Amino acid sequence: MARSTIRDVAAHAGVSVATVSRVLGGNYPVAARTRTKVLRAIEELDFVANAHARALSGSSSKLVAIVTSSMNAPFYADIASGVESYVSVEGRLCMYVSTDGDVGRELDVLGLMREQRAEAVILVGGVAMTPEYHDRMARFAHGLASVGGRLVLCGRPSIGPDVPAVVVEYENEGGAHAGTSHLIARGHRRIILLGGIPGQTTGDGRIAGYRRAMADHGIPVDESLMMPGQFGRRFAYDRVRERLARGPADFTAIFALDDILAGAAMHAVRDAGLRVPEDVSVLGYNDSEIALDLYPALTSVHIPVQELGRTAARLAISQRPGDERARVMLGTHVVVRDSVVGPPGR
Amino acid sequence: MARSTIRDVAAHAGVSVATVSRVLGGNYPVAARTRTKVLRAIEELDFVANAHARALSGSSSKLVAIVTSSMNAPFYADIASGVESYVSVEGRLCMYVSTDGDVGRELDVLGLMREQRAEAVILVGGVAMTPEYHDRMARFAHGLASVGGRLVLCGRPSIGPDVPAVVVEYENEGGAHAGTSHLIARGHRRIILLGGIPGQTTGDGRIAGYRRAMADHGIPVDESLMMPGQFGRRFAYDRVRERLARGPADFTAIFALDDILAGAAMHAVRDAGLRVPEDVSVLGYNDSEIALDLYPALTSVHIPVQELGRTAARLAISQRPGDERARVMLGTHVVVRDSVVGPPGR
DNA sequence: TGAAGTTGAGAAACCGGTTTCTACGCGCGA
DNA sequence: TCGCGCGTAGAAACCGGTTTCTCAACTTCA
Repeated sequence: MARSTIRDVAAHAGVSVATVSRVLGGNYPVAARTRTKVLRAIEELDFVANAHARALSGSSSKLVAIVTSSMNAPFYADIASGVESYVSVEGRLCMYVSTDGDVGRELDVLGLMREQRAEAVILVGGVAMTPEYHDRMARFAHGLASVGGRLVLCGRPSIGPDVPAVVVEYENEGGAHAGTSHLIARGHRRIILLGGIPGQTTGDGRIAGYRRAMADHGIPVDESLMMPGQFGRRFAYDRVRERLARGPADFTAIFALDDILAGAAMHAVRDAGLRVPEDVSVLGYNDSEIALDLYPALTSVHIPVQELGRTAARLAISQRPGDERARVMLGTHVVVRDSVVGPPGR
Repeated sequence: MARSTIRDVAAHAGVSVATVSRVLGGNYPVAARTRTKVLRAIEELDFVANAHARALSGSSSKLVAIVTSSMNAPFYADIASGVESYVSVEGRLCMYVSTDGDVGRELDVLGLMREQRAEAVILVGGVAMTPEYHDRMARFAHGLASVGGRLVLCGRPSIGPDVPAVVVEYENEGGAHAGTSHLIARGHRRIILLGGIPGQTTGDGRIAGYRRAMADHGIPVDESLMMPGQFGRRFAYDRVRERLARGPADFTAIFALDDILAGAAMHAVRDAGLRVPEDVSVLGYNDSEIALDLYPALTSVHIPVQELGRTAARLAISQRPGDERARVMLGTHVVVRDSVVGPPGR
């Protein structure tokens, strides 16, 4: 069964290629009898149009790309899922690519998307805001715009007013403020801040939110309770174990900057012979699915991931001209479950 | 900044389009001076080749698609990640699409991939082996083959010798046999089998493995301990709670057919006032990352997801002619952690 | 009955690359 | 000096669709 072209179909049906194309497109009047002939020929030859040829002449590729640093992380998976569901309903194809957090690979990927004449590229996740990054993004945004594409930044801050990019963010600083305030309201004063990468936008924002909440309540920050560094199970477990090995617990709560860290912290607390939440309360961030699976179920700062994805997708393929410079900020809030109670002795 | 074409570059550099194409391709000798001129012109015009035009003439689209029922599930995410990393190193683009488990949408997606002239389509996940499914897949496999593509089935059984598709599977029956045997070896006799969708290949295979292991050890299967139905946190929790509400535990272990179910089962056991693993041992399936986050860390049947993905990708873009009818079966094994001990009173 | 309007369909240009075929200039051996 | 091979580069065909332009046939109305 050889691949058949639109010319084969035309010959088989005894019409011209233009007519076949019109039947395919459905945007030009074709007599019912002719249409039937053409459709039968398509059926008999098992003809499928070539998307590349179509994109080449039609100039619209119907392709939206989403780029994250990792495909395994549930946080990114949820956003990608939101993007994909929206985009596919709109008749586009979604290309989900990851970069392993490698800057070189990110550049390669962006180049490929320009080659594909992607309708939009959605870039997801926190990042270090260096001048190099800024330059790179500005250049890419212009390059993409020059071939008719649009850049969408999702969960990372705007690049500047002169750059053609739309932005969907969520509250990092605000979410951490709300989370910390939640712990303070339950009576906690000595709260470990665990994880997050200093210098990256997400980590910095959350750390700032923690500090602001403490200041708002007039609680001085004990710098020895600040334990940033990275996102990672091992890191969180080791830091908490070390802290507890040095002597009796001098804190009553842990605010972990994502749910994986929170899970690891709970392990460490229990392996040290203490209970969660009776001896130590634990608060997570992201409110990913794992929050429900941990025991006790994890109280966590909720990020509206699905909405983040859908909003990014909507902005990506929106036709309205006003949207080009849009900037959307989504709110976060604390989802209360079982891992946070008052401090012991109250 | 208008989009520039290869003809603009040629004019700017004072050469022919053929020469520019040769510089781009790098597969034909071009004098060093000429190449330099062309490269400078490309730089100055910020030229990026159009992938569609290239695919149209070159006839190879360099595009591999992976299709799963959901993007959120860690199991699929891991496989997709394995595929993507392999495929991108080989210079291809990876298109990750999900169908929400909707058969109609799966058909749509497969049609789109044929339009894209995808080099390969990787279809992931268990499925109900109905005659309709068989027909549909056979037709699609032939259709894809007719435009030069290849169908790869990943984690679902072969479709028949007459269909051009390669298969990468993992041991469902064998893994469940190993898991059940592990529990029996620790002294368990009354083991709940929790979850899995009867009629789908993955669920059926695992249930068969359970039964065979019980038979091998001469233990009659108490049908009231068989609790299949679906995959889902809520389902697992409710079933275990109900069972424990009816009276004292008449089982000493739970074999959950995935790790999410195992997590939910542990919740139910504890909420009923029993301990894990002292009173009830719990065994999971998949060995997904969550197994490490649960407390106690979950003993689980390991599926080599990354290898599954990489193998699927390798078969998808392999050049060797012998591989067209390949069928690979990957092994599974039990990863021992802390959620399984002997039954109480031993 | 003839002029104007409407409907349906074909011919050909075009999208932006790759590749084949052709041709030119030059060094070299006969 | 002639003819041959080799290294470069250009002209043009081609990939498979879409779309514009053109035109024939059939209505409709005066």
